[in-house]
Amino acid sequence: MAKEIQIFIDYLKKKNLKLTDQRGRILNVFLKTQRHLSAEDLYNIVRKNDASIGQATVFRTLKLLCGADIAKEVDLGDGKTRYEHKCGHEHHDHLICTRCGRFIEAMDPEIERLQKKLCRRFAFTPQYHKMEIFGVCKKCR
Amino acid sequence: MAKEIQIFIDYLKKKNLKLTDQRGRILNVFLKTQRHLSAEDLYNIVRKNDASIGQATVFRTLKLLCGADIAKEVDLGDGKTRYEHKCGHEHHDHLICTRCGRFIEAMDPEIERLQKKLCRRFAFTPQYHKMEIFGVCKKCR
DNA sequence: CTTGATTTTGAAATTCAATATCAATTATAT
DNA sequence: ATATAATTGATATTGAATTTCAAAATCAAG
Repeated sequence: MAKEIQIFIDYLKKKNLKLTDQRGRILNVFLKTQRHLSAEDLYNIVRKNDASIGQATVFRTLKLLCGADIAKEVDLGDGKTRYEHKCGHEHHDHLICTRCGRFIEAMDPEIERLQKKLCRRFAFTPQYHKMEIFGVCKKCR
Repeated sequence: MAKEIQIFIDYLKKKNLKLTDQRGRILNVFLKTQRHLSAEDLYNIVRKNDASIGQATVFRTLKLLCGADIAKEVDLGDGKTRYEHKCGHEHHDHLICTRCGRFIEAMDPEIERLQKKLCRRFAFTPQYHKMEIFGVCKKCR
């Protein structure tokens, strides 16, 4: 967790931006949360500690955290962007249940390998990817 | 193309909905277009033929076409939902260039196979999936 | 310190795609 | 024909995300 803060500081420095109280506090809260929350979710949690922080700052900070590669946007299909931090979590994809909305995190190294191979075929340099499989989970069928 | 219209009619009938002039016209225009257009793009094209059609109807019809599996939503990362029709196009994924925004359609049967296998591991019944690889295309590097 | 240039902040206003509302119109089965 | 239900388009509304802007905070250089 200290690691993430250092990454953030380095990223900000590189971009000539500053580590402010608000940004630090938002990052700390974010890292402690359950993952996959929306900007509004995070705003509501942050607000409990510091009622003076504004929504806009939370939005802005989440964007920065994505830029610093500490957070990742996830689109679960409702109109809301969710964010997950990478603290202690490897890359993974999602199996999303279209009945109950729950999702499973999953990863297959073989698929990852083939994705890279597919890119090579098109002389395309991959940076990151999203793979979301929608369907019906065990409980719902 | 006649096939798609039949699929649409069958789908509407199944749902106790009606094939109206507007829906028919929107589908026809949609199938003729280049693919990956937003609801607004389609609205602007449809309007040239029939100025009386409303935006809401285009939105609603695109949703129906997705339900009928004639169209597919694509999220290219800007805030706009794009739609592509499946007329003469197999399922594919996208390699999206983060520099120029252009994208490549690509498909790997081996990946598809492994995706199904991955789902089986979680007792998850897949319906459809999105796979988008973001990176830098040949021209941009 | 103090200054000055720059960045950041929060509140509020704004944007924009997408959806909901609603009275008028249209389709379809009987 | 008629009754029932679905559809339409104009408009208003929603809601996430972004922008604006004046005030506050940061930081480097004197």
